[in-house]
Amino acid sequence: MPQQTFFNLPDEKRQLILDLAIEEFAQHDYKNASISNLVARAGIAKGSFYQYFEDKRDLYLYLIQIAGEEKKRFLEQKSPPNPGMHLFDFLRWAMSEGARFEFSNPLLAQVAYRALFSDRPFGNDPFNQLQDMVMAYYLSLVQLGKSQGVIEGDLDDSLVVFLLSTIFNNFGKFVLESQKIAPTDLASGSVDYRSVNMDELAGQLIAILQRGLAPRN
Amino acid sequence: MPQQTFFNLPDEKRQLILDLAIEEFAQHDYKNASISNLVARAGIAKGSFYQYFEDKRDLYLYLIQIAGEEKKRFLEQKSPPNPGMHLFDFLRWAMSEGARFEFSNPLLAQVAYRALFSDRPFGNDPFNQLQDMVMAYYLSLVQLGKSQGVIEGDLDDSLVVFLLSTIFNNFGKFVLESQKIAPTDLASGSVDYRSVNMDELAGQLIAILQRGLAPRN
DNA sequence: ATTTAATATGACCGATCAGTCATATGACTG
DNA sequence: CAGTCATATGACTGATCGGTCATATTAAAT
Repeated sequence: MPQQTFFNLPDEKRQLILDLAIEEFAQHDYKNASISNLVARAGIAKGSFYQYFEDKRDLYLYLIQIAGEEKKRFLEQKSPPNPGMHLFDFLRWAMSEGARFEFSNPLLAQVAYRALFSDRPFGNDPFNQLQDMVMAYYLSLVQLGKSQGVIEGDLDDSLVVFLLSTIFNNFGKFVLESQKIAPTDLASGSVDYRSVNMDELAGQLIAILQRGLAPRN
Repeated sequence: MPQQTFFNLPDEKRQLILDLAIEEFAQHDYKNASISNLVARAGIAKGSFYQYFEDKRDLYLYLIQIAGEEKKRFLEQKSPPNPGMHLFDFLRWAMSEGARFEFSNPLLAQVAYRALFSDRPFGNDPFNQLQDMVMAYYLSLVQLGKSQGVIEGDLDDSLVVFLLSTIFNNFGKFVLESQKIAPTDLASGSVDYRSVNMDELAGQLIAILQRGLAPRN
């Protein structure tokens, strides 16, 4: 956690430092993110940075924490799902809103994506625990689906967890990328990015999963 | 490409350098992979390395090329699929054999994985082209599926490409992880990958996709 | 034995990095 | 004013990096 000094800073300056830090850690992985570059861009002295943060790791973990809090805040501000909701209705909601979060906070989401799926600068301990919790949550969803009779019971639990988590983790990037360019659409020319509707895409994707996972008759 | 000097080396020494290089670039991304560390481990002088390779990039691109050639060789040595094969039979074959390649060449596969999906050290130009070609190939498969009547025609092409490519790109890592096999164990040859039954998992996954993508009645 | 060419070597260079610290600045207190 | 304390500063350190180069070694050819 940052030192008190950091929180005593004028809001504007503090936010500038955070914004530039998020940009730095979004563009580079932990080891390649440069504190020297950050302080130069923020217009503060190296020494000042180390009055605000214990070290590079301190800043990084703080950014991860912010990302988690921001996503939580974002999802809670949306109409949260009914606990008794059907599994695939919940998944559709989570997929849409998760992607919407990546749209509204692309850099912060990128920092979190790196931390969760690519970049493990400190051993495996701190983040693997989080990762295990996420996987356990997916597992509980799969088991819920089986008990609701909407997922075929013979399917391997961990395989379905893999399928769901992989799709969910990358759906946001897919929508983002399909907005900038449509690399796959070589045949029919460019796509009108304004027309991209992520509820429609999430709906199609969930429908595919729902049919694919449905119990066989 | 390496200099002729590199190919004049005794086979054993040349292979040692390549093996250690693959390990280095499997464990670290391009920028963090250390030539200093490589030459120290290989027991050669820094200057010798730069007689073999123009620079770090030269080695890296050579490794990527090797990875492509090895995978091609691996797949061709297996009974190749019938061109008229049903789409999902082909996908099942590609998924199983792709994962098997990751089992038999875990470090090389990791280098390639990084290059294709995480690490873009040189602009976007050289690898985005390759990536676009891969995506175009997936797109052709999707269109084949639609023409074969095994993929619902109303589904968004790029969405299905995303679904298939994401699952295929990560299936190998899932199988590796679900067997709780560390990549280092595989590299040491202590695991017989042929005993792992990934056909069952690939079969379940393809069945899910096949049902999910099937035309709606 | 002598010359020539190929290869091996590691000290060295400039750049960059995370992190430190003595010192300076400024703001508030008495 | 003087004294105190939080904050700001950037030159500096030691480490590591990719890459270079003059020199040494070895092998081949004459």
